[in-house]
Amino acid sequence: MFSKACEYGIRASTYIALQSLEGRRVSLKEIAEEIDSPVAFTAKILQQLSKNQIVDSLKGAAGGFEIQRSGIDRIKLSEIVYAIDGDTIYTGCGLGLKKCNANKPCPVHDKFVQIRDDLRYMLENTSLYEMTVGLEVGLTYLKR
Amino acid sequence: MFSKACEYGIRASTYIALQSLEGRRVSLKEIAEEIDSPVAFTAKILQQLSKNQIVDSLKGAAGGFEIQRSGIDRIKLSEIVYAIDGDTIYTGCGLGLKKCNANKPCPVHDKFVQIRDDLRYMLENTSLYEMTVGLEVGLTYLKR
DNA sequence: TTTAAATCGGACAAATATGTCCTAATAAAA
DNA sequence: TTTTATTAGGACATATTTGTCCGATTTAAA
Ligand code: FES
Ligand code: FES
Repeated sequence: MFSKACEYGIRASTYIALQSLEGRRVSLKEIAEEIDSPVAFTAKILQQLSKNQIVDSLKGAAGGFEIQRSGIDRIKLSEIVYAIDGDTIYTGCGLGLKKCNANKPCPVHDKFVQIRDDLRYMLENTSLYEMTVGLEVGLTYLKR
Repeated sequence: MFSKACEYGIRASTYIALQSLEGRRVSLKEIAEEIDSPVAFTAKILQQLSKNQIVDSLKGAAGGFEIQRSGIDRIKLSEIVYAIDGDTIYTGCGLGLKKCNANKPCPVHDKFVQIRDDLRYMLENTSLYEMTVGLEVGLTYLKR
């Protein structure tokens, strides 16, 4: 569904949001540990998320990553997915034709578009805050 | 969503089904041309589909690929996807945890499972025959 | 029986995604 | 001012996916 990079990106953003809610800024090392991802690779992804203004990064000792409270409420999963995987998930054809196109649809177009739109709706309506809710109380997990 | 191999596999199977309905056996070359796919790569995929009894292959001059009428009605997209991409689409976690697991769910589990099950239902209930219906009358396309 | 047209299957090649390493830049603390 | 802890970014390495090539095998037709 999503690339590994995107999966790590969502998990990382969610962990940063969770800690930011407690007022804690977190380091790359801690993030990678808590979401069980390769450290250096996660660094690249966080750079990308920082450039796309999804997370804030601070260099130097006592630096790290954080997300403003306003961001935690505002940022939706769709923005993270878009920053890392682009829009292929929305514009791509299920059978791999150049672009999805209702005027010259592939045989699964109608059915595929329904599912894709459900996915889109879900991503566009799930905020980082919502992602953190179950984590605090141990109902959901970012690693196993 | 699906791998390239899987996309080619579905397009190829659909084209073979379409021609088989007319009693025509088709060659690799013709298939690749009609679905706009790399010939040699398509050959590998057809081998896999043949081993999984999704298409019938006949060697030698006047050989080629075909699907029995009974198969065209019986074979669902889910079988093609399974033969090529396996079951990751059904068992995988949306955020990349080792396996999707309702007992230790990731933060998107509930929403993701809904969409995944819709996709599964769609694949399990779309037959090759259904795929060919729009093609004959120019309502749908396998290439552009 | 020979030739031609086709799939099969293994080895190879290229492209992309995933992941690592090292140095530079930055900023707080000693 | 020096040291230490951190992110930034480029170059490199590895794994996976995608794609190619070619000889072997099969079968129908000449
Ligand atoms: S054309 Fe294939 S999904 Fe729209
Ligand atoms: S655990 Fe992540 S989708 Fe089920």
